[in-house]
Amino acid sequence: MAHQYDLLGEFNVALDNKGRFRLPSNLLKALGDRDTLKFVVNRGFDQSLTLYPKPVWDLIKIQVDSLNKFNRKHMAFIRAFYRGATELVPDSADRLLIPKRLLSWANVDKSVVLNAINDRIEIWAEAEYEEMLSKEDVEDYSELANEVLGGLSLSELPAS
Amino acid sequence: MAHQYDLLGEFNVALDNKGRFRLPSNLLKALGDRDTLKFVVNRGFDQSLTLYPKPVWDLIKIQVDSLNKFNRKHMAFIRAFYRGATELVPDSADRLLIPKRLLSWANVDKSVVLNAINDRIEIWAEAEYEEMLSKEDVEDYSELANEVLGGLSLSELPAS
DNA sequence: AAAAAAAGTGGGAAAAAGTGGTAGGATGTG
DNA sequence: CACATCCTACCACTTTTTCCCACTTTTTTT
Repeated sequence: MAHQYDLLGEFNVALDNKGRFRLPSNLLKALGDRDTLKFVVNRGFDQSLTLYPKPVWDLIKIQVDSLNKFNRKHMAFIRAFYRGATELVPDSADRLLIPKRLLSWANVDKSVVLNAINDRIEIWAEAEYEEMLSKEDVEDYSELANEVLGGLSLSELPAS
Repeated sequence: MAHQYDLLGEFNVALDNKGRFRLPSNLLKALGDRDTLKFVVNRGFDQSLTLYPKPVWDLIKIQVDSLNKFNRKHMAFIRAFYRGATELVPDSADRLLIPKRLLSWANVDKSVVLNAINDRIEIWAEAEYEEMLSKEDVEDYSELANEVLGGLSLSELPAS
């Protein structure tokens, strides 16, 4: 794989009056060379936005584009995947300007929570994020946990 | 397995005015080489935080990252697993700085209780810890013991 | 087409947060 | 009891972040 990311961390960042925010320095370090840094943002699950480093996006895009566009279901997925996707380039001060349409879709006002997950970064309105965290027990993950983490010894199960 | 931990002990540690605390020397000894020591901290059970030695975290993470991130349920599981996870590196005096977001989520003020459990360390606000200890009743334990330890002779435990 | 408004870009100073170190008190041990 | 270690509370320094302001470009309006 050309690019390997290991993004991690949860950050509270403020938007300035133009709707920009600075990428936290921890993430910048993990993202590699600043001069060639590009992203694609997208609508994600649960009213959050997803920010992909360009190389990650490209990889996913290849897979999505290979779907059969004459299959109605596939075509619907392709549309959902692309909906709102926008390429972003950090400015000279490592700030990102997220399109207003996406911000308002995600109910973002003055600040956001960045939630880094391996190779991508979720962008949440604070209120939405808190709500997501608090409804942990709405879904039952036990089956999934078994499936995914089953092979590991009991003592290694994550707290969830 | 590459890393085997045997962490044990309950410690009361104070936070300095920057929110840092020193790792007790007992734990440091059990954690191995100080120069390569890294952790990941996470939201855990019952308003407590969980501190994983990096190798422990990595092991679990590999499994979780293999899930399909375009499946809503899987993605929700991934989030439930990450829950604000942040990498921590002890400073030159073996202190850890826990992100404020996590501290306030766990209702931590000036001091914490560290509860070492095998390969991970729980971080509690003192008040939460006392409350947890007092409200865990015997019924819960007996049920859980049955589930987890099944055949073992725990039948002496008081019935519900 | 000119003027006005909005959106986008760049930069910098002040404030906040993070890092490193040390001194002194507490604790434990031989 | 003396010594060593561990822990805590500070202090000083560096880096990062936040909050502005000013300028350019694009879009809209008249």
